[in-house]
Amino acid sequence: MLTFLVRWLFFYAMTMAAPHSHTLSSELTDTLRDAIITGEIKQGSKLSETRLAKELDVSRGPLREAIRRLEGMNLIHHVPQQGARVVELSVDIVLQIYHAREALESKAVALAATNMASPDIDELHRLLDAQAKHLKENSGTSIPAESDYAFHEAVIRGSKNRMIKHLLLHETYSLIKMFRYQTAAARSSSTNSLIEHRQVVYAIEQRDPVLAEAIMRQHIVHARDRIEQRFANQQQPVSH
Amino acid sequence: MLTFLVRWLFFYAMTMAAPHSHTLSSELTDTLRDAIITGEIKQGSKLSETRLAKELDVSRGPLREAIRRLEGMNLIHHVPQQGARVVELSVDIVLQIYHAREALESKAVALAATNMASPDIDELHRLLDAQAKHLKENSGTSIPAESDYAFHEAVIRGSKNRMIKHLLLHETYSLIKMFRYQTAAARSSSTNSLIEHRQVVYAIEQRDPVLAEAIMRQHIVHARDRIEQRFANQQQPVSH
DNA sequence: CGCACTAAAAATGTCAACATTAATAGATGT
DNA sequence: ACATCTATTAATGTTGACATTTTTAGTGCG
Repeated sequence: MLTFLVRWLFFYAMTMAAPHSHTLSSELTDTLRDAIITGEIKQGSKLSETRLAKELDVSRGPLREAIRRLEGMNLIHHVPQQGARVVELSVDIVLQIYHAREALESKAVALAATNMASPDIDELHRLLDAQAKHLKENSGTSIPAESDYAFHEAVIRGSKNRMIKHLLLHETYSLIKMFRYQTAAARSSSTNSLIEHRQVVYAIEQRDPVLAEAIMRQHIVHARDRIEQRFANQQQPVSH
Repeated sequence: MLTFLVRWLFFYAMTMAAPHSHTLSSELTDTLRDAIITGEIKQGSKLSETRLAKELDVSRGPLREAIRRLEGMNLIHHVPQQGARVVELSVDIVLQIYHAREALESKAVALAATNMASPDIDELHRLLDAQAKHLKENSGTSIPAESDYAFHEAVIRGSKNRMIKHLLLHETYSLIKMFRYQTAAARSSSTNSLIEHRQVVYAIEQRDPVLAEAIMRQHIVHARDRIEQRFANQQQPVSH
C-alpha cells in the first residue's frame, strides 16, 4: 500500500514534471532568436547555413528547422534557393506593427478585465510596485524595457485567449523587442507609462472592459506617435 | 541591337517572371496544409514522419521543414520527442480565434478606408456583384465560403499593412477556413452577409474609418454569435 | 572600362543512414 | 484479469554526403 503510493509519486515525478526537452533544434531557435533581437546578427544580413553550422558546431538539419521557425516568427525572410535574411525594420513597418499591436492588445485587455482572476491582478500590482520603486530610486529615468514587457505580458496572459496570446507574444512582441533593443531612443518607455499602467490596472479591477480597452489603446497610440515623431522622414532600417 | 533586345527578353523571362520556385519542402507545406484544412487529415491525428514520407515518396528532411512551417501557422502542435498532431478545434478555441479576428480585421478595414486606392475599391464592387449574382441565381442560399474569403481578403489587403495582412491571412484565416470547411453549419455565411458587405464598401468609399470599423466589427461579432448559439454547451472538436 | 560568356566555388535542397528516445508487445508474478 | 518489468519495435532527432542551383571569379571582346 505504501509502496504503491511511493511508486506512483516516482512515476509522477518522472513523467509529468518539467519535460525539460532540449532538442538541439529548439535550442538553436532560441539562440538565433536572441542574436537577432539584440542585433548581434545584423538586420538584413544573411543567415548562411554552412557558416552558422560551422560556428555553432552543429549539422545543417536542425539549423534549417530553427530557421523555418524564425520565419514563422517574422524575424527572418526566406527566399527559395537564395537563403534567409534577417528582416529589416524600417520605420514604416514598425509603425504598421504598432497598429497591429494596438488592435490586439486593446482587445486583450478588454478580455482581461472580464477574465482575470484576483491572484492575477495581485501580480499586476506587484509589477506596478516594482516599476514605481525603480522610478523612485532612479529619478529622471523611465521604466526599463524588461519591466515594461513583464507588465504587458501579464495583462495579455490575463485575456485567457490562446489565439491573442499567441499572436501578440509569439508573432508580434519578438519584432517589437527587436526594434526597441536596437534603438537607443526606444529602449525605455515614456515618462507617462507608469500612470497609464496604473489606469489599466484600475480599469481591470473595476471590471470595465470598455475603459480598459480605451486606456490601453491610448497607451499604445502614444508609443506609436513617439516613434513617428522621433523618426520622421527616415525610411531605412532603424539605427541608434 | 535586335539581338540585344532579344537577349534582354530572354533574360527577363528566365529571371523576373514567375519564380515558380518549386521547392519540395514548400510543396509539401501546401499539400499538408490543404489536407489539414479539408479534414483529409483528421483533427488530433498524428502526423507520422515515417509514414507520410513513405506515402508521399519523399525523405524526412523536407517533410520535417514543412511540419515546422505548419506549426507556425497554428495548424499543428508539436511536442518534442513525440511528434506532431493536427490541432483540435474546440468551440471554445474557435470563439477565441474569432475574438482575435474581430480585433485585427476591424482595424484592417479602418486602415483600408484611408489607404485603399480607387482600383482596389472597384475590385470590391466586382466581388459584391458576384455575390449578388450568386444569391439571385440560387435563391434561398447564402454566400459560398470561397466568395466570402475573396471579399474579406481584398479588404484586408486594402489595409496596406503588412503585419496585419500576415497575422490575418497567414496565421488566422487558415484556422478559420479549417473550421468552416469541416463544419457543415458554417460552410456558408449568414443571409445578412451581403448587406453587411455592401455597408463595408460604402464606408470605405466614404473614407470613413470609424464607420467601416464599426460595421466590420458587427459583421464578425454576428458570425461569432451564430457559432456560439449553434454549438452551445458543446465542448469538443467540431463535428458536422 | 564595361558587358557578356564561362568555369570554379560555394550555397541551398535533398537524401539515406545512424543515434537516441518513446511506444509496443510479451512475459512474469500476484 | 491486472499491473509491472523487460525486450523488441518503431518513431523522432541528428548527422554527413550527394545533387542542383546560385554566386563568384576570371576571361575575352567590343
